[in-house]
Amino acid sequence: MAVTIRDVARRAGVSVSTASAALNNKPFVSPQTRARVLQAALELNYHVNRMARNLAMGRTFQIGLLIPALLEHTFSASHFFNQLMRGIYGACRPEDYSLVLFAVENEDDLTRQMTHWAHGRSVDGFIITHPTWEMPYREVLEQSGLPYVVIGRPPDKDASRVLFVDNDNVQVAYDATAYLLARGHRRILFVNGPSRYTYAHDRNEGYRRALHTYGVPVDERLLVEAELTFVDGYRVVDALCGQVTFSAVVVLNPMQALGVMHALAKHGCRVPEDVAAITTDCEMAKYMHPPLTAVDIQPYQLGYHAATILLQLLAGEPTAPRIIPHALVERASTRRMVAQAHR
Amino acid sequence: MAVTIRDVARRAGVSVSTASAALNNKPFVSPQTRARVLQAALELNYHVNRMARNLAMGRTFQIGLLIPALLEHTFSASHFFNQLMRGIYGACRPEDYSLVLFAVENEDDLTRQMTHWAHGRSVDGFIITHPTWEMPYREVLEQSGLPYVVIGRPPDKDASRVLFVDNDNVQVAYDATAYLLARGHRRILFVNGPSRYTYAHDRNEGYRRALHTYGVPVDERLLVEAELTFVDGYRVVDALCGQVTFSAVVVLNPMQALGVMHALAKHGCRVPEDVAAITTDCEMAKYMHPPLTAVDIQPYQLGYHAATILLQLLAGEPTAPRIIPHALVERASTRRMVAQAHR
DNA sequence: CACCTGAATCGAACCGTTTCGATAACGGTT
DNA sequence: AACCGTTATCGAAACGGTTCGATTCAGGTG
Repeated sequence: MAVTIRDVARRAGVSVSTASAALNNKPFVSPQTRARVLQAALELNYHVNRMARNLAMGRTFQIGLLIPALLEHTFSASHFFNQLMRGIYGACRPEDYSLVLFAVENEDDLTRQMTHWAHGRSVDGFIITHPTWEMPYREVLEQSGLPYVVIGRPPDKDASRVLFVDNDNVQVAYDATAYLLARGHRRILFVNGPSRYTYAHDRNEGYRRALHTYGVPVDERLLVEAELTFVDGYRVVDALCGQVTFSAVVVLNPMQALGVMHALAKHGCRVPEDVAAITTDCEMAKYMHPPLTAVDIQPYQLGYHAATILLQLLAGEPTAPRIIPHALVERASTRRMVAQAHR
Repeated sequence: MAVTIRDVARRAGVSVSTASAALNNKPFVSPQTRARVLQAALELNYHVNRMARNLAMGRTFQIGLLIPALLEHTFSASHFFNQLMRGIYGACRPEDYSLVLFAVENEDDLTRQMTHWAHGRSVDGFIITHPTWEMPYREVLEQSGLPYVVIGRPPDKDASRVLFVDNDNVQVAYDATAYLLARGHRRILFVNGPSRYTYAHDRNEGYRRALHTYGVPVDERLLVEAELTFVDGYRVVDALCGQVTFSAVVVLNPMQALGVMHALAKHGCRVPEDVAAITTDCEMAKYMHPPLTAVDIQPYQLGYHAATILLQLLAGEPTAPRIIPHALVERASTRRMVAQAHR
């Protein structure tokens, strides 16, 4: 049926093993022979059968990609994961690795799935884009012996054993907060993510350090937690608006930010005139009224380097966790204030 | 190293072929034997080696997924494709098929890639989520003999030969337009997608039919084309605003819609007081000022049924193209007008 | 009791590669 | 002319399953 390497070998007048060597650019095959084999392959329209190759080599050149995004509906998350995937794809493509999707529908199912895939050697490794560290399937992973890279820093106790890629989230929050402090803001609301995410701790820390640097005391009422949703961002700010005053808000998630903006609007706070706002970047941030100043955490880079690390691991090269730099993008949601601070 | 079916067979005291039969729930294997084999497999923590299985069976239980989205940055597209992928995944998962990603970085590279993958039998079939029909790689596909399903209707000349899933785009545009007409609007701007997409023709048709139904003459100046971007949506409406009058706008792409809204705002047109607006649905539409009335084209369903069709094809069952229904979601961007129509 | 039938099991071939130890060919030394 | 070391090629054994024709065995029948 399909044309096999045997057909190529026959046509080129060489043995199968020589044909294989020629096709795989192995040394020790004479230029003429190689040319003959390549020619024959071309004429017969030969393409290596990956299934056979995989079996013989014991690897699939496939990477499993764990994405909670398939579960979530929020478009900001979609965009984040989309960028992440682009980065991962960008790194894998040149190395001829391809990506297999695993969705986190529910943990049990995922664990079962992973068990089959990991032990069944369907993929050579995994990239985990799951932001929390409650991973029941981690055990499965470890046990299977397949290499994996996590996007997002694991808790300290695991961080040394696990390869990961992440931003410096202490610094992310520090920079966002310090930016506002530098412009005169003193009462800064910080809407953090749920504490089950490791980055939430780091960002909390960063916020505090920034205030400390500027000699501003921490008002615990200005530190709130919310789920990464529109509704919850809305909820916390709505609840706070009568209670405490603030002249700026740091909300490092686009979806929450959207909710926060709505809550502010409802309470008659204009941005940036009454309250300055800063968030993490996302396509949408550009298009809002006003366009939002944001920290670009570079999801493409996160993905790209996660994949690079995994590929290095697979190639037997030495690797290490990697911190991706972030950048502040100045837009219209933070303005003036230097003069009329301390409202 | 890893535990093979031979180990299981030995432990269960049966032959390899019997073990295989037992593990695969084949008939003609006695209950006791099956139990023994399963028990042995459990004890040894046996998992079938997919690579070997693939080779032996000549199929991979993998589906190639072509996504232009990895190329695009627009978050509305991200969201759309995210939903699409969720649907596809939702259909494939229960059948134990998994998804392999192919990104359309550039057509040449993609074609080369597909050639390898299709001929190399890395996947059992493809799902193409590429909205245009200029597919240089289609030839490769046909030639490889692998089944595929397209999301989006091919041009008429091909539609009968190709399996696809799509909305009834004539009806989508008809419904959106008729909705406005029913509320008294007579001058309705229609911002369409580029004509290289087959759906753009259909939607144009739908718009005209709706006007015809209501006995409203078509003003060609109110029919414009724009790329599926924020900037281009902005551009066309900005250019039009001084020239022609309209009391409503139909713009069936969220990204364009965003641009259109900005252009309207710039020209002092309030929505819905001065101009009513209707778009296709997207998470974001809910959260805009005002929340946008929209046609939900059900991307999840599109994906789900595309996958279902492909799986049927792979199972040798009869299949047919499928039209996914849409639904109008009423929100705040279309209001009143019945009284003070004909401005 | 020999024969037949059908259910359960077995053995071996096969899927299409890669890999590795063995072999052949060849030019250069002694 | 025998020997040696390279260099290029070959043959056969994996890789770990599935499949299918052959075989065994038990029970029923003439």
